[in-house]
Amino acid sequence: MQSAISRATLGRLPAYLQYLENVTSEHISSAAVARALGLGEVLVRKDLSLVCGKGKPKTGYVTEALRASLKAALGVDRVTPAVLVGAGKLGTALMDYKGFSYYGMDIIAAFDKNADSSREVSGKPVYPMEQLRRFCQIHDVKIGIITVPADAAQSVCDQLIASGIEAVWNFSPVRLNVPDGVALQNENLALSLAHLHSMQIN
Amino acid sequence: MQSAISRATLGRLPAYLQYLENVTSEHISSAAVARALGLGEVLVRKDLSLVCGKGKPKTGYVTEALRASLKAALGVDRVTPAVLVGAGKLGTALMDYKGFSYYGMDIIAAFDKNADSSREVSGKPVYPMEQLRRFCQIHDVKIGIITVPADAAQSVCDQLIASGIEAVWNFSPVRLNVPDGVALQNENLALSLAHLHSMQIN
DNA sequence: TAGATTGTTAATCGATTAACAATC
DNA sequence: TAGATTGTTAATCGATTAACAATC
Repeated sequence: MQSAISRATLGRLPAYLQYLENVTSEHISSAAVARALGLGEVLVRKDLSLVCGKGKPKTGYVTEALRASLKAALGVDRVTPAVLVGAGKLGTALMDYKGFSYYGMDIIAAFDKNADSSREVSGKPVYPMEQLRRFCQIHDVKIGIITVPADAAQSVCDQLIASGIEAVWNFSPVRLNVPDGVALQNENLALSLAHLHSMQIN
Repeated sequence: MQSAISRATLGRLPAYLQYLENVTSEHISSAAVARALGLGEVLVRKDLSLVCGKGKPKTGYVTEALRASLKAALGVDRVTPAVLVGAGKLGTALMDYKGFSYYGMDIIAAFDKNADSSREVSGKPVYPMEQLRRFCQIHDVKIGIITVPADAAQSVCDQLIASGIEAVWNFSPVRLNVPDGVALQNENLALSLAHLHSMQIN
């Protein structure tokens, strides 16, 4: 196995995979992929050379093999469970979001301060916070999604990590502190919109 | 005015502003900002030197003046209207999201294929698609948010641009084509989660 | 063989960091 | 003045692109 795929490359792999899902021909060239996604040919080739074994000169890559390699690199081939904390509007929207399963990801339960035992969203249970730790341990959950208000986010994050979570996806507009070895991705929506706004201005 | 603030710098400005909102002392040093946000001191100084006039050696920056400069650079000082297309779960979650107004952004209406005239979300009207163009022109809306399913996204995007939209925030898992001069920001949630997942693996 | 396409090595570009001079 | 802190110039780093050799 190759040891290090750069973060930048990693970020493009899902796009390659998504594009390839709609390719029916047996072979595909880096040029075709690049054109479809608006990327440089060489960049695509370099990325693909990192995840996939070999493409053949003249013919390109075997579509099916390339798909398989991308799935393996992305960990899509096994379904990974995730939990979500904060079943408010944004949280329930994410629970309802169909796209995750495509990447082998599945939100199997949500947790909320205000959860009565019978609550369900999109067919998924919503439990009280007290059950978070035990649930994550039983189901060996390693991914946690935070959709609580800013003032509760760090506390929730700490509880997730105490429950064995190794990757945190944070939707609260707060910089979270996580120990080394825990992956953190911030999705500050207000910041993204502000960013778009300033792109427009500048 | 300085001509070009890099995209990377621009992306950090909202974080600076957010942090400064909670600073009460009259002056603030680049070192303090850097520590709070986990960035390099010099990086902060370089960013701030681009947006703000001058900090004073020994004392640092005048907090209030720095806030004002950041707001100006981000265009926060005037409230900017935005429209949202696709009032499903994710769309309504965004309409309900409180953080946007903080950055001077306001979703003033939503549009949806299935809109009866009386529908409202978070006190904001939901109109049928037919009224999109006229509404944007009357209210001089320049920012559009797309939260429709993948298969409708490009069509909605085209309609937004035909309505005078200059910046598109796309939540559908599709690469949109926009003409030059239109800012596009993609927020592919499935891709972000996949990215987190693969960070964890690698 | 000739042509197409891959994979790699070197060059470029942009962003970050280090070093340091300027100044309150 | 001495010390702290800014702002800038040069060095580093990482990612992308260009050039080109390898090969089916």
